[in-house]
Amino acid sequence: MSVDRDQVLRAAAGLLTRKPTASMDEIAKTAGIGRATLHRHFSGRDALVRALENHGIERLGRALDEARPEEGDAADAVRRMVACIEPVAGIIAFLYGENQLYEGGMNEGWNRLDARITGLFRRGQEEGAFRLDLSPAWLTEALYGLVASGAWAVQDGRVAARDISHMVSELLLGGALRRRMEP
Amino acid sequence: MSVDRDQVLRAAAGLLTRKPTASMDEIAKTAGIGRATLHRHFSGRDALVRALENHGIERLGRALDEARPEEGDAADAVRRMVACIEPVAGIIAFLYGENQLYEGGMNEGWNRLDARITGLFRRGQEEGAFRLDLSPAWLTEALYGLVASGAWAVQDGRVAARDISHMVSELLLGGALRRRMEP
DNA sequence: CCCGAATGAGACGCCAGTGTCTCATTCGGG
DNA sequence: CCCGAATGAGACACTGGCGTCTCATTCGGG
Repeated sequence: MSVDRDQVLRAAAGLLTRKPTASMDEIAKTAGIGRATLHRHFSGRDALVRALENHGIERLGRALDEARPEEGDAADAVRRMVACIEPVAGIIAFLYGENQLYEGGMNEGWNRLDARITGLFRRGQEEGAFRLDLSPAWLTEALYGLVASGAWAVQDGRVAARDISHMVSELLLGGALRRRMEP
Repeated sequence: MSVDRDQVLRAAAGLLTRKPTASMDEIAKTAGIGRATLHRHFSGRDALVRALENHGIERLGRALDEARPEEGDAADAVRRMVACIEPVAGIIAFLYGENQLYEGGMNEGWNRLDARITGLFRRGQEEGAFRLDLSPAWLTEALYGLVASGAWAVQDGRVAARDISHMVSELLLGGALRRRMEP
């Protein structure tokens, strides 16, 4: 019988990404368990959201580990990073939206991951690969925004799922302009 | 005495952008009126949000009129568009987030504006200014995402307000890479 | 100056969602 | 096979927010 905590978290993440206002009852139903059982594992909605944060942070952290943003050409590192992040895009979209809400500062784990991503963009600037007029903080912010936009666009069928990694990384790196046209 | 409906809408937009879950009471207080008066002007929360949508759509529409996206060089048109949109960024961020929520299709007026923006990107592609591997729909989506990210980043003090227009349009058009480095 | 319209404050009733509890049922290891 | 642990369904009280209403007050045009 024993409920798989991770499976519940994944179901909750999937639902809350699409519908941030879903009730505990809906979350329980989605996870295929009873509301009482949900409460036995997460003392309340806040606890669930916090666990979800940790779950997302852990998955994002593992994605970053896999992407190795500290290694090799910075642009390639960004491409790897986006590709590795993509499976977690839904959770990131949820957490990113959530972070706008709770004014009381973010999770420390999140800050650590944030610093890692910002570091990649800074490295790219120092190595001369990235332009200097776009700050690492803004590039990081833009990455989150694009990943979240991509997740939503895919969810609503406005963009094909298999294209999204390419769409995000190419736009982030190269922008909309055709290269030949530029000075 | 007579309450200024537009002033109320602007106050509500400002608050709801920062705190989408704000109660009717908070909205009324922020607008400097009583909750009863708020209910006299907007029959309920739904009506308020709908009015806010129309308000945002109208302002975005006027911003687009001012930007004249149909005229001149496509890249310059994008820059003009972002610059003109920037004062409405907060409202766009709110509506963009809201649109993820209400699954029941979007407002028609919004679709019209959306088509106008998508049309600019399509024109840019046809004129050879924009690359073809990023679809107009995705570029439009990315524009919303970047504008929203920018609004939040400014609100949280992570990016300076006066830089944001440049940050958004330059990233959207040129990406993070330094041009000289590219083939 | 005066009267009517609009406002602000507050009191309801109502409802959805939450958190807690109970109890019958089911699963699974010993 | 059997017993304990875990589950699901539901009842219950409680809370926050919503929408309606009343009433005293205030504003402003005639």
